[in-house]
Amino acid sequence: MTYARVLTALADPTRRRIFEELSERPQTVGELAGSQPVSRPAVSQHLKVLRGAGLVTSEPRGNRRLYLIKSDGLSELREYLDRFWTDALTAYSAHITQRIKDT
Amino acid sequence: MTYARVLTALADPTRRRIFEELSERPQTVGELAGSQPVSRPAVSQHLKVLRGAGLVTSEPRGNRRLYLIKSDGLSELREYLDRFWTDALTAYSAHITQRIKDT
DNA sequence: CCTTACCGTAAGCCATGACTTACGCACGGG
DNA sequence: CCCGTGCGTAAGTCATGGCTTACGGTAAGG
Repeated sequence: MTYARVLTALADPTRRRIFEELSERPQTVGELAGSQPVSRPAVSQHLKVLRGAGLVTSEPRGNRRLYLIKSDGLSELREYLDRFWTDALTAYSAHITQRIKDT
Repeated sequence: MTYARVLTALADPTRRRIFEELSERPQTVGELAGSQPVSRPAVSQHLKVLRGAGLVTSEPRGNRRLYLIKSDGLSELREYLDRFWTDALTAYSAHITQRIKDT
């Protein structure tokens, strides 16, 4: 059921940018806020959602906190999508061949 | 760039239910509205979003209109997720081994 | 220590979007 | 040929959520 959290987490553009930036290298909240057009608390809130979706983890780094991406959320979403993969292919190809037959 | 549309489309629970239901069998708007806790116009609006994301297609069936799922949106999202797959795995495993080494 | 930096949370504001009812249009059946 | 059915769109309402400023708490550094 957590694929729903992953979808809502990645649906927001800002959160997606944060996740993409973390995919290149682990970063602290301050670093992320510096490269994002939103305030630092906003980044914290987004990181909370990303963490709840299993997309990132954090680790204390002295006074700061280092965030890095995690594969759990991605695999969760991937599994969900795979449920439709065969259905979508067969349904759509059947539809195409049907339309070809009509001409 | 259309993976963004796919994410926002599947992020909504009602839209997800509609998509899941269409994955089992093609249906008309009225049929979908009958099995959903929202009104028929709401279903139409959701179908518009799903169509814009490349997740469904429609086909006239006399007086009605038959909707069925399409693989384009799914493959689009899948490609986007694959960009992070290796990064997430390596970053996270590196993080794990680091924590093991610390103990 | 005491101050400074870094972060998370709370409270409040505002825009986006999901839903409803009302309307207009096309197709088929009687 | 008209009436009913099925669908899409418009307009309006209301809640959700993303953003801000303000506050509190913890950890290093002088």
